[in-house]
Formats: sequence, C-alpha cells, structure tokens
Amino acid sequence: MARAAAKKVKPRKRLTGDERRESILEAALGCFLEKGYIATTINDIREASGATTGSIYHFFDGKGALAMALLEDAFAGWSGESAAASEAPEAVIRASTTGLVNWGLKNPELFRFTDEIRTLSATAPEFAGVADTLIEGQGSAASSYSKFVKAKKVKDLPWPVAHSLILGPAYNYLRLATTGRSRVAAKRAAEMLADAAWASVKA
Amino acid sequence: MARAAAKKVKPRKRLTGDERRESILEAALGCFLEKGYIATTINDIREASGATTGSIYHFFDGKGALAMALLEDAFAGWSGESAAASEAPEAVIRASTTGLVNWGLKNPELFRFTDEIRTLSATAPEFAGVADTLIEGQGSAASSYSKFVKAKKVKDLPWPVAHSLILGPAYNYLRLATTGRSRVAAKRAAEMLADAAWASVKA
Amino acid sequence: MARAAAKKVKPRKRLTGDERRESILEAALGCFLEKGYIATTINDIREASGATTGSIYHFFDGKGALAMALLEDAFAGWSGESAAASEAPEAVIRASTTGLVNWGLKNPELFRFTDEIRTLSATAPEFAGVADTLIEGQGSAASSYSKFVKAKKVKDLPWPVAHSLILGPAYNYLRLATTGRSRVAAKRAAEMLADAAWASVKA
Amino acid sequence: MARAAAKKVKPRKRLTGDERRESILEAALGCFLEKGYIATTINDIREASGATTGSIYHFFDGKGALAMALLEDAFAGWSGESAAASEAPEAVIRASTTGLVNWGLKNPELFRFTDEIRTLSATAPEFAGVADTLIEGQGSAASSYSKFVKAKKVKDLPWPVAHSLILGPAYNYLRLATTGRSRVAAKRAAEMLADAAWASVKA
DNA sequence: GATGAATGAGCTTTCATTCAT
DNA sequence: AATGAATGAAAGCTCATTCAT
Repeated sequence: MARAAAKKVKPRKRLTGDERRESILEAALGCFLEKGYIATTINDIREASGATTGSIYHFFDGKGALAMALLEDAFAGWSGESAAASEAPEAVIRASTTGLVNWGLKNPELFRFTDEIRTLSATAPEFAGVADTLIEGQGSAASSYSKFVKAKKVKDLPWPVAHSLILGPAYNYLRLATTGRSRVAAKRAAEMLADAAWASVKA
Repeated sequence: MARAAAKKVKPRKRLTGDERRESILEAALGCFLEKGYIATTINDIREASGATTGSIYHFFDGKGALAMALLEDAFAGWSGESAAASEAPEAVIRASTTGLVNWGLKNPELFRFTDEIRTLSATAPEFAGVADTLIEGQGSAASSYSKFVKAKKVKDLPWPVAHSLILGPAYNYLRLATTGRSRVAAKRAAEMLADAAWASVKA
Repeated sequence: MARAAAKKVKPRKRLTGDERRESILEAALGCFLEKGYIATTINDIREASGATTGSIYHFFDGKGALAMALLEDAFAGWSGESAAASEAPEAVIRASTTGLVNWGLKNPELFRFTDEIRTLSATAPEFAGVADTLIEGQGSAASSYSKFVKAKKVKDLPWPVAHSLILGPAYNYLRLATTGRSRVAAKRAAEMLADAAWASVKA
Repeated sequence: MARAAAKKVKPRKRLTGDERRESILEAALGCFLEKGYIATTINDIREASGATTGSIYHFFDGKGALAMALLEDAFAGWSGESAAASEAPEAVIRASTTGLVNWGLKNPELFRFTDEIRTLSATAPEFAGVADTLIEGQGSAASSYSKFVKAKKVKDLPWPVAHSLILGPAYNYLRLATTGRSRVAAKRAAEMLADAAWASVKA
C-alpha cells in the first residue's frame, strides 16, 4: 500500500524578485487574454508562470490586483498611441480616435481584456473606479474639450455626447474587429472614423 | 445510488407550468439586473422566485439558458424601439440610433445586462453566437445599408465602419449613462447622436 | 416579457395499459443496454418510451423494479438456451456451458446488463438476492450435481468449485467477448469450453 | 465572483504531502471496500480521512482518479501473488490460478472492488481501459501462452479460450466466495481449480 | 522570498420519486 | 390511467486565499 511520491519535484529556476514578478505578470496577461479574466484561475497563472501560489500572493494582492496592474500597462500603451502631433483641436481629436483604433488593432486581446474588466467593474467591487479611467479616457480629455469649446473650435456639446461621438465609433469598430467576424482595411478604418469624429464635433 | 425518497413534502403553491416559468424568468431577470449575471447564483434565483432548484432546472437548462431567454426578450424590446416611421434612409438610420438610446435609457440595467453577456460571449461557450446578434443588430441592417448605398443615399462605407458610426456613439453614450456618472438631457442626447450619425453616413 | 409557452405539447399516441407497460419495458431495456443501469435515468426511459414519468411509476415501482422485471426475462432466455437434450450428466453439464455462452453471444448487451446488476447487488439493497439467482444459476443446479455425484458420474467436488469449473470459463469468455476486444469463432468456443467443463468434472 | 476569504482557519494537523496523500488513499480504500465505489461519496472519504474536500482534490483528480490509484495497488498485489516458482508451463499456469484465488481470498473486498470497477468500465469513461488490465491480466500472459503453444506444452487454443479456462473458474469461485454465501476449504479450492486449469490446457 | 498543503463555503447540477390535477 | 410540475437532499467539484514551514 505504500506508494511512491506522486509528483517529482520539478527543480525550479531561481529568479530574482523582479524577474519573478515580471514572469507572473506576463503569465497572467497571457491567461487573461487567452481565456478571459473570469475564466482564468490562479492555478492557471501558477502553471503558466512557473511560480508557486504563495509567490503570486507574495507579489500581488490577488487576481484582481494582478488585473489592475496589467490594466495600467494597457492604458499606458493606449495613451501613448493617442498622443497628438500638435495641440490643434483637430489633431487632438483625430488622434484620440485613431490612437484607440490603432492600439486596439495592434493588441486585440488586450482590448478585449480591458473591455471585460470594464464590464465587470459594474458589479465587482474590486474594479470599482476602473470604469472612469476606461471609458472617460484620460480624464483631462473632458477639460481639453471644454477649452476647445471656449475657443469656438468645436461644438458646445455635453461631454458625454462629445465623448461618444469621438470614441464611440472607435470602440464599436474594435468590438466588431475583435469578435473575429468582419475584416476591413485597418488603416483606412481608423481614418474614416477619425474623419467622422472630427466632422461630428467641429464647430 | 438509490436516491433517498423525498421525505416530507412541504406543499407549495401549485402553479401552472407557464406561471412558474414566468416567475422564474422574472426573478432571474431581477437578480441579473441587480447583481449582474456572474454574481447571480441559482440559489439567488431560487429564493427570489419561490421555486425550487429542481423546478428551475425543470424549465430551463441552467443559468445560461435563463440568460439567453431573457436576452431574446431584451432584444425584442430594443428592436421594437428601433422601428422607423418610414423606409427613408434618414428615418431608418436615425431610428437605429435613437431606438437604441431610448431603449437603453428606459432599461438601463437591461442594457448593462446585455453588455455583460456580450462581453462574456467572447470566452463563455454558452454564449457563443450572442455576439453577432448583439453587436451586429438585426442582421438585415447590413443589407439595408447596402441598398441605401446603391441608391446613393449614403456613403459607400464598409459595413463595420458604417455600423460603428451609426450605433457606436449610442452604445458609448449608454455605457456612460449607465455607469451612473454623467447625467444629460436624455431626449436631446438621442437626437444629437442621431444627427451626428446621419451626418456621418449621408452621401 | 410575456412569453409563449416553451414546449409544444406533442400529442401522445394513446396506448392500452399493457401496450404502455410493454413500451416502457422495451425502452428501459434499450437504455440499460446502451448506457448501463447506473447511467440510465428515469428521464432517459421517459424519452425513449414516450411515456410520462407518472406513467412509468404507475406501472413499475421504480428504476430497480424495472431492472428486476427485465432481469427475469433475461434469465428466462438464458435458462431456455441451457436446456439439455437429455438428462445424462454430460449432456446437462455441456448444455450449461454452451447455453450460457450461446445466449451471451446472442445477447451481449443483455449479458453485460446482468453482470452489472450482479455487481451492484453486492452493495445495493434493491438488488440483494439477485446474486443467488445470477451466479448460482437455476438453484436446482446444485442438487442436480449432487445427484450426479451420487451416481458416480462426476467428481465429488464442493458445489462452488464445480460451479466454477462448469460456468466460470463461460462467464469469463463472455466478458472478454463482450468487452469488444477479442473475437473468436463463436460456435467453436462454446464447444471448447464445454469440453473442458465436462473433462474437469467427470468422474 | 470574488470568493469570500476563508474566515476562520481551524488549524488542522499539518501533514507532509505524502502523509496526507496516504491517509486519503487509505480512507478511500476503506470506504470503497465497505460500501462500494458507487455508493461512496467524496464526503465519506473526507470524513474518514480527516482531510478537507479541497485537500482531496489537491492530491487527486476526483473519485475516479482515487479509484484508479488504488486499483494499481490492488493489481500489484495480485501480480505478486501470481508469481510462479519456475518458468515451467505447468508452474506458470497453476500460479495464475492459485495466485488469483489466494489473493482474492486474502482480500475479498478488494476483489469485489476491482470487480465493481471492471463492471463500471463498460460504461464509465473514466474507467475505460481498465477492462484490459483487469480481465486480460498481465498482458504478457497471452504471449507466454503462445510460447508454451510453440513448445507443444499446452493446447493450441485461442487466447480468450485459454484465458477463460485458466482464470475463469478462479474468478467465478471468488465471486461465489465473496458474495458471502458459500464457504469451502480455501487452500483446497485453489488447488482444485489449478488442477483443472492445467488439465484443461495441457497438451 | 518561497513553498504548496490546507481551507471550506459555495457553486452548478442531478434525479428518483411524489402527488395534485 | 395519465400528466408533468414539484421536490430537495445530495452529489462532485472549484478556487481565491491563507499560513505553517
């Protein structure tokens, strides 16, 4: 009845703290992108990263915190892509649209991931507050817009409406593109959407 | 193996099949809207409906099937709201936008619910196929649009782009309105968005 | 929210009591043979028979009783096959062996079904008592054998041993044949096993 | 979604992985032998082992995996008992028979357990493949037999038939002995069956 | 830092059986 | 004789998190 130990101990590569942290983040991202946040378990991340459960909890406060950390990275990437060449209203607004579209087309799973978290934020307390960041964008966007309004460069629309006109089509397009159905010339789409966005809000 | 016979039968109000079915659906909807689909348990629905677990499974194949049944209702309501007064391109397209906005403002939790399911459909097999319905709308929309294109009433845009211009702002607006932050004159918003939608696609 | 009744009522063919009883038995047999007793649910039988749950319980005392009824039929078939042409010891013993093998090869799933119930009888109270019938055979077999012993036609072996020599190889062969692996000339196998059985016990 | 943190940690004796694993296996065996595999629940095993549900699933993939692990042990014990003193055909074949009988008489519940699993293997996917091991024995047995055939030491019988002649009576005898009815001199039975087995197949 | 055993409430789902109609 | 809604205990299993080592 005596039985041999079931699992050989896989000798684990020794990593420094930062490397371990990094490898966990990477693995978590891979899992979240592949199966979605909800369907991913800590165990999945453990297996993918080669870390132990305890290690994961040593570096992060849990699954939610892991997602939040990744979300910040994602958001940074998106922001970078949305930087305008000039401060001119048209440039700024077009860059918002094309930045989102281009970033999303480059990182389709990442877009889906952010979208999932945004949805969950409606009911999951650990993601409360994410909605603002994700949907309102850079926060400063609203105040930029109101400056443009004062300068009579754009229509005096309520910000939610303006936001919807500028980014709504882009989001929608990414959802379509991300769902694997439609396929359309990527570059052109971003421009078409930016054209429309600017046309919709310009004074 | 032999399941123990149910010992005490606490007589419960006897409903007809349809009544019970209805009460379960209603309770499920209430729970889904209140706590979200994911956070809702069968037990919640059981308590809210007064049915037994077995009864719920007698009428529905599970939580997913329950959601699907409700989704169809939701979709029907939205479709109804989007009916245009005439077949004129402008009327049709404006109705798409205002229909979605008005329906969503009238049923904010229901909108959130559909949005949650759409998000989950990316990874949850039980909701595969939902995405098409929810995001592409009535299916016939694409062909309507191409008829308008042929009639030179609207721009010859790829359908995903046109879809994004027509409904993207509306969706976005509803997400903002639904997240409990912004508040804007409801009626006016629908019109503003419809104006922009039509302006974006008209020939 | 009002929804149409979910299921069209399939008009059910009106059967007489006996016909209904028969159709239930038949359906139950089909299910038991196909998926095994344990894996078969009353619901499976309901669907296969076209009867309603209530009907099934009207005619039978439950799943166990259904199995018992079928078991008796099975046993009758097996007994019939085992009838010897004469009362001569050799004929009787050979017929026991060939009868079992031939019956089992003709009704492989039925053999498996009886084997499953026999196994369950060790722990399931509803089948207590089945073991005797199934494993000891016709009950009278033991006394037949002791008559043969007295007539010095066969060895004076303890009945369990004799039983094992006469039927054990046949059972084993059927299990092999039934498991879908081996294939051997059916007729010949029965004879070989009968030869050996007789040789093993003859005086 | 976010699982509630385990509130109160009732400290339990800390065992090494192997100890806990062992205790679970032992408890599972006890339950399976006492009530049968089917009638045993995870909860039974939990109570018997003192482990928590989670611990059981930490070490084993479920009830089926637990049974498989135990089955391997059982099989090893049986194999050990069947080892022949020499390579002579008669010794090998007699050892097969007596080994099975003796092992089964020493471990009657274990025999019953293996028999139950064999039966279930016909329909339960988790036990597919068990049948071969359990019913065909050591795999090498067939090739041993064919060597004996070539050496003209035994009859040139199809393997299923030979297998049935050698082990069928033994299995049958154990089923009788295990069902708690008959009682016969154990030692003598093994020999009688071995005598017959050898007589049936010797050239 | 690192490990991985341990926790245990809670999940979805099953199903033999009952009984009001 | 027939219906099928209702029952509800119990099943197998999950998994975020904790913490002794």
